[in-house]
Amino acid sequence: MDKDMTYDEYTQAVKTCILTDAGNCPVTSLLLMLQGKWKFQILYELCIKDPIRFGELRKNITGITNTMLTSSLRELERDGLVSRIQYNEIPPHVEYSLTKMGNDLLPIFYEMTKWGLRYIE
Amino acid sequence: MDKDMTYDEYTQAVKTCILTDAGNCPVTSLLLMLQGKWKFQILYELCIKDPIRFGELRKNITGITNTMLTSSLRELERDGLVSRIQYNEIPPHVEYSLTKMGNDLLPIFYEMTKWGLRYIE
DNA sequence: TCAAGTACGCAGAATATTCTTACATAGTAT
DNA sequence: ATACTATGTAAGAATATTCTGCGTACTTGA
Repeated sequence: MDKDMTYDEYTQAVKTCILTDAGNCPVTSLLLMLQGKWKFQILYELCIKDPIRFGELRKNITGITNTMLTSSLRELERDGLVSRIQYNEIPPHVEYSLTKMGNDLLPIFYEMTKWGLRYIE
Repeated sequence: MDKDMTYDEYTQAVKTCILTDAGNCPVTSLLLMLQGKWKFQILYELCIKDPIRFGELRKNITGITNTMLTSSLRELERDGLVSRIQYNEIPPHVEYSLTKMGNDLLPIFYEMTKWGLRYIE
């Protein structure tokens, strides 16, 4: 069904769903959550390996600093996309994973990937 | 077909398509294009009315200034999402519309809307 | 005893983004 | 002459984001 939607139908669906009032627009809210230099890369790493540890994320995402990784993860956690489990073993460590909400972003990323492969480069 | 994809299949599709190399990742490139306080609102107005004039955009998007509207439109144009046609009549005016590339973002916005309606508020 | 690993936190500097305010242009109406 | 319209530009201030470098607390292994 989704597959067969025309652009007019998409336009109609988006128009009727989205509230122009910026504060309550679901798309704007989501874009805000994904804003920031490292957010998507973190979510991507979580798609590849879930759960994943702090140190592994830092190793895989070249260029990110402790500070930015910590604060990005905090924001993703606050927004409900990522969950954090702390293990008070020896040595202590922390595992991050996608919540249901975070996992449900996959269809969006999939559409973005299709678009990107078509138009980028 | 898309409709029946499982999350595992989505994950697989995203994993195999996206290049980890940040510079070439299509999703990262797209997210960069949509970054900025006003980008999505401008695209939204263009979904509702296409073509649309500069002054009308400014009127509909509460709070935006000339400077930000101009620079956002310039960036959207540079990125190939929006096109600009100047009419040298009296008084002169300018019309903006979505390019094919910009229009093809609709399925993404549609998925974002579905996600947003499910999880925001 | 000492370095190394884990998972951070913090303060200040640097950089990027956005906002404010004023001005430009060109014809038309008053 | 002056104001008005539409579509911008420019310069500097304010704000937000990111980076740099250092510190913490704990434990293991050499």
